[in-house]
Amino acid sequence: MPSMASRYSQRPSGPDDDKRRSFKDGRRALLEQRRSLPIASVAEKLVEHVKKSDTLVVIGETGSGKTTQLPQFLHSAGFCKGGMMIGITQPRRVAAITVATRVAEEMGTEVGKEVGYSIRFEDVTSPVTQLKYMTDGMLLREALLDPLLSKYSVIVIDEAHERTIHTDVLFGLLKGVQERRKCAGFSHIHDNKLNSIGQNTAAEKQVAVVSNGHSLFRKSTGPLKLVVMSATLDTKGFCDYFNGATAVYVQGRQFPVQIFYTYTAEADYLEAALLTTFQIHMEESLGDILVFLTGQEEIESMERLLRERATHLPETALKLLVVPIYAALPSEHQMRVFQPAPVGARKVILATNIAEASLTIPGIQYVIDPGLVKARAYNPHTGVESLAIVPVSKAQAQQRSGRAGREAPGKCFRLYTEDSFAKLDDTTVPEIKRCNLANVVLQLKALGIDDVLGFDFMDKPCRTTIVKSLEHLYTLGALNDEGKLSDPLGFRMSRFPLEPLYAKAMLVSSEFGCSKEMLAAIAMLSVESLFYTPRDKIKEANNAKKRFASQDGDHITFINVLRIYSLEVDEGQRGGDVDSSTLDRRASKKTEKVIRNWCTANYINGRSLRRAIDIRKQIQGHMESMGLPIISCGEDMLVFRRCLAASFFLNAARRQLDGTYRALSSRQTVSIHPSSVLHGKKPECVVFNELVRTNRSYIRSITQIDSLWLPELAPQYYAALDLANPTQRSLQS
DNA sequence: GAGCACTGC
Repeated sequence: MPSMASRYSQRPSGPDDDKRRSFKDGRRALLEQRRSLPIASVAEKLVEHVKKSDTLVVIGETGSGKTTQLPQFLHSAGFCKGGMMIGITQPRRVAAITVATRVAEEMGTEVGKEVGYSIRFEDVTSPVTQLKYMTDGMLLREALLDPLLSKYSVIVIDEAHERTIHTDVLFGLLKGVQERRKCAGFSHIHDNKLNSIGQNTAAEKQVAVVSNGHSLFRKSTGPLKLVVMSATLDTKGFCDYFNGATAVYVQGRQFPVQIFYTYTAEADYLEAALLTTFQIHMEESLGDILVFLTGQEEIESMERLLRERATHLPETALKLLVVPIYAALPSEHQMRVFQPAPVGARKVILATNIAEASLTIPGIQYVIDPGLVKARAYNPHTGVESLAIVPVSKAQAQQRSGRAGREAPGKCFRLYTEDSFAKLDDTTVPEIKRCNLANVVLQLKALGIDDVLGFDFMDKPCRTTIVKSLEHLYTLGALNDEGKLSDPLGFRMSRFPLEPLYAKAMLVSSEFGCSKEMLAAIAMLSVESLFYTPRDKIKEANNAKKRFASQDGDHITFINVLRIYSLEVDEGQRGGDVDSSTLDRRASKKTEKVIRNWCTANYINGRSLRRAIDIRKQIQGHMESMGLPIISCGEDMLVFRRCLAASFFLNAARRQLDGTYRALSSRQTVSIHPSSVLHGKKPECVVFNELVRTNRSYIRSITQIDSLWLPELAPQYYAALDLANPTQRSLQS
């Protein structure tokens, strides 16, 4: 092996190194700890800025204390007077929970009292809550019910640099709310008034009606203050977008991380990562290694290679413990990264992007970064989403190297040259420019924003993407001829926390009399990696799946999983219906074990199943609140399949003479994915829920239908042409 | 007969 010095040039200084050397703070009183945070010295300045301007941009690095402290400063400064709240958004659920818990402790209260959090399936707030931490998506849902966000005096958007799709929509939305709340004194809640500002949404009307129950007038909630907190230095972008807002910098507290680059480009980054791992292992002092890879498959092969080559290590060398982590891995296996390496061993963690920001693994001293990431891309012309391996951005590379400096000074080995680093994009392309926007457009319409193309996006998505989404929503009937949200269809669809197509399917199913079955199918379609197939047990896993399989297809197979789970695990305690929260409450350790064993024996990912059960319960709640009945079609699966055809007619495919399939709306040639129960069964006509592009185009989540159902159930889309002839064009354009 | 980064409602 070449020596470390020959493989890497060391960069003497840079943005990752100039972070202040932290001190060991030991166990001090909470208050003292708070006072010692870098942000404490600028507390007054921050409060003054929020008081005098509409929007403040706070740039703070890791460890500045901005997330926990700033809301408390604002609270002390009186921003919660008169029953108003401060809302703080986070991109992830865990962050909302952990930060709220920490702040509650600092304020000497319990979570759910003055400090609370609100995330999907879990609202831990009460009427006395003043600081509310929540996911960004949750605030968007709240805006549907209260478009002026009248309960909030301040909204803090944290981790704004991550630019989640929800954060980006909130940006434009909150700017609008600020404008509308500027009217001082009393505001007249009336349809005319609402019309005049173009925000006459059904939800707002409801609010008005409720308010009108007492008075025609409602006290104005005063101006809405906005604080945008970000870690990157894209200050200008944020400040320009928020009408020249001031930016305040807050120093972070991180240990320095030395950055190394290769002298030449690496032809094979896996091999380079492998070599570097062993070099660190042989030459560097104790401390765990974190390697960023692009996906499960890559992690699995790297794992094999490392184990194999580790056997050639000298007898006297430290042992090397290899631990993989990625989102689809069942939680039992994920937990292994948090266990400290045994004495006499060094841990190597092979991770996807999950270790970049979503979870923090203790003990990391070395980071190996090949500089690549698997990212979603969207082609608005074909409507196909795909995943591709692309170079990371500079900001991402910095975030990755930072993972080595959480507890002590660390080192980061970038498997590319310093020149290549210089050529990387500064920041990652925001998600809103990389995916299908059907749901975003539906939500905007429901918020009363009719001119979606003219919406004030910080980064405008491609025009074609928006137009495609509008067309899609029109086809589904969510929009009327004027492009406005239809009533009740579009309005109801916007209430479901689902993709528009799935929301429509729920509504269609209540007419077909199979909403109970559709509820189960949609819940299962909403979770990923339900079946767990470890590489060394593919046969066993496939056999286990057979007991759930339906010859009609994957949708009924999904329903069978839930059915059999209820029968065998829940034992019909609640009449065959279960939800995981009631399970949690009453589950003794023993029941938990029964559930876990059942999942393991059936090669099912317990986390995914639990989530599907939660989603089912939530969607059922929405159905009931709309007065839509939950009806079962019993054993008559023909009804259910016809309902699938009526709902997913846009995703129909027919077998061609050569055995491949032709997607009827996009005219693409596709194949049935081998993970489908219909693979190899050669059905003549199917509906599908996913089109994934890898080496070929595959359709997944498929159910067999009769091709004659299409012109019958979707006459507006399919003409009653000669569907029996596969070569004939069967779609009207 | 194959492979799906990560979030979120």
